[in-house]
Amino acid sequence: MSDNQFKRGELYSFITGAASTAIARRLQKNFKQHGIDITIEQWSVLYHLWKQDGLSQQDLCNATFRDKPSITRLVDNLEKLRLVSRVPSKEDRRINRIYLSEPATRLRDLTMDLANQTLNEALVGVTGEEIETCKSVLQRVYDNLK
Amino acid sequence: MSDNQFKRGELYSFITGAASTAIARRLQKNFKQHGIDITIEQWSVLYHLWKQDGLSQQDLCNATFRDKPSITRLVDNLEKLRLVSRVPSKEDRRINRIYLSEPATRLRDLTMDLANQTLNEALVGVTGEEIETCKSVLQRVYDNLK
DNA sequence: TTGGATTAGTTGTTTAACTAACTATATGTC
DNA sequence: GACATATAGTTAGTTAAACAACTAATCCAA
Repeated sequence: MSDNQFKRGELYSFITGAASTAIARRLQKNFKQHGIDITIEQWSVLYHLWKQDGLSQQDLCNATFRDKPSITRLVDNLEKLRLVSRVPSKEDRRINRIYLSEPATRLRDLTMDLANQTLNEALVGVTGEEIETCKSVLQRVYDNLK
Repeated sequence: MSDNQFKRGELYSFITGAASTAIARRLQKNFKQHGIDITIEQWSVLYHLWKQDGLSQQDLCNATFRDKPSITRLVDNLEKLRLVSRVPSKEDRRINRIYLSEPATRLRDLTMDLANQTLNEALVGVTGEEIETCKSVLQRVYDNLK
């Protein structure tokens, strides 16, 4: 490395993910203040089911960047909360399809509004162009390593 | 919000931190392959002690964006590994100063090299300018919310 | 058709994060 | 000096992440 582009510590935030942690924490707090008792991780699963209900656990792994045991346990906890249910697929009996309950469907609009508000708060003073650059960089970082 | 700058889901990766998670996971794997048996979280504490030895636990909270219980337990585990030791401050007996052991000091160069390599891998195809933008955005996001 | 490889999901174990409630020391004000 | 307040750190409890090892169903190829 003749000219080390990435000096020590400079990119520490890439490794720690401090910014995304801060957003997640704030969103969690906003949920709590509105009496919504789910974790951000649980919300992130519901989020993808709101886009498309009946995904398999493997689909949820891909969508949320989590491994299979993590999804197994998140679905366990969402089932305990009666927000989703596992339905074994008839076509392929290895597969569980995950379906939203009616209460989960009702959570959608409020939590989406809170998520948008939180992102707007987080991105005060950031231009649309900067956001695009940032998203693109994060995507390439992810692709480089996955 | 007449023109919602941040459409639903567009910035989802900011919340999930998929990119930083991927970097952390890769770095962890690289550590393992070199027989270095510490977690990324433990490394992130050592990292700040390498910059300045003898920080208090509160200093480490601020530096690593973690809360106090998290640091208590990370220091517990680092003590078990004989990588650091707690030394109660004489001036203020509420404070523990955390000092690196000799083996911890020896981990420094190798792990730093691996971290730099990992970041270089992660940032293939990303220009220096894009990195600067990204860092700056992540910093502002963090500052907006902290 | 059978036997190996792949895929979907679960379980066990360790480490870590967050909240809340706690102890102990220090500070500052009347 | 005494009391309220703030600061540093710990403990307890729940949830989640990463890894390894596992079961069960499916696919595929000889």
